[in-house]
Amino acid sequence: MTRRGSALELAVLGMLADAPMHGYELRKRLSELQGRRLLSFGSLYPCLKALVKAGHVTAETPAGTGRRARIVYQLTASGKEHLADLLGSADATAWNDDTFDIRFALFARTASPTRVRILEGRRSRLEERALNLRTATARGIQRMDDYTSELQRHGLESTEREISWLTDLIDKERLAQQSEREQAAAPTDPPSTSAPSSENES
Amino acid sequence: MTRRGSALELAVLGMLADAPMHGYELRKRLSELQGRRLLSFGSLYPCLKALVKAGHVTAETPAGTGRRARIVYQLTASGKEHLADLLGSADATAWNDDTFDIRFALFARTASPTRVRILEGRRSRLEERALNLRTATARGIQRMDDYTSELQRHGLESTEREISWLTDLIDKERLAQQSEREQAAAPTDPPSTSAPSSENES
DNA sequence: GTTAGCATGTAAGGAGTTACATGATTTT
DNA sequence: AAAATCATGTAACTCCTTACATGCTAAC
Repeated sequence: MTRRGSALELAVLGMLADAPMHGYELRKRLSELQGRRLLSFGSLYPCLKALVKAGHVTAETPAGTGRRARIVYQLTASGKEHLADLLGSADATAWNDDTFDIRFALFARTASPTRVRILEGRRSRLEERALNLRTATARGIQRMDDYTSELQRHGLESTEREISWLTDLIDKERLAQQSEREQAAAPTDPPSTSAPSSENES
Repeated sequence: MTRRGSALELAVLGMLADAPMHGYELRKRLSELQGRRLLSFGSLYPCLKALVKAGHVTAETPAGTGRRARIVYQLTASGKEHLADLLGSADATAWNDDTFDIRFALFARTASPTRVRILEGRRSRLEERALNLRTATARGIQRMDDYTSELQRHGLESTEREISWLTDLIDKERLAQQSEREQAAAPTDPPSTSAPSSENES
């Protein structure tokens, strides 16, 4: 049950939750999600096969459509459950460079508190990276050539930019949560202003 | 000869070209180059071992220094040659997301025409990605939720920013090449005014 | 009727991680 | 002397890619 999910497995389940598809198209959609280069078939098909074996998707071959096999993959109930399970978790893998993008792309199916946890986790990872870059720059002033320091400068700038992107998203998410709560609780309740903007855990 | 060079191998050779070092420190420097998280020992030591076996580095244990083994790795003549060889090449791997950073960090040891080729290769890869993102956005207007389109928007913005960073670097590199050529050719030659007056430099 | 492109798959291997194992040195 | 940190190393495993192999359909 809920066996470990690689980023790819999650991505496939997420795509199939939108609509049943055959592998070739799945690959196209997957790579246009980000600008990423095409996923190899050597990854995709074994992954689909494993999902079928696990009972998370069914592989149907529509009869007599012409056009060769074109196996259409579709989520099962168990697959939907598994996907919901994966989307509910917010462990460190969710803000791991390679996984974050797909997690974000599936935010529409993710609960708001989980969204916030993922965004914050990602942000704190990037903050750690920014710190590393700053101390490296400070420490290495003497022994660094222009290109190395330019690389670090640019890396720091990109990182900081992404941090502020995340901060905006987190704020928006919080606001949306709050107005939702207000609507649910009491339409005339004034906002309590106390939200203490906690640290993020390491 | 000059057997295949993974990004890691190149990085290690590049670091050791600066100064002999032991593995533990190598790891630290390697990861502060970018903000990357620490390279695992399970990668580093086998790589060093392979380089020793290939004759590109020597592993010396300075006697009686205290402090346990602390094997100091140092480039051999063959290693320097191999490094020069790797730095001279500008094949597609040089602008592969994961390799570009280390290639860039070693630009001080790279010939200027090679630098330009790498920067251009990287840029054209990013342009391809930007194109993919734009067409995906245009095509998917109907069936995309807010988060997916926000991801693509942000990805496109970052990509465009990096493209213009690269463009600036390419221009600078070209200008430097040109003034070098002018100096070599005729010291009294007036500047030909054709210089396309790139964006303002930082 | 042969080439080009769609579509699915398998086998081998590369590159790196985690987890484990060991030992020396410094700190508490 | 126990604990933390420095330092090196190995084994198993994951995830993905490349290269190969197959067959069907559409176009020339």
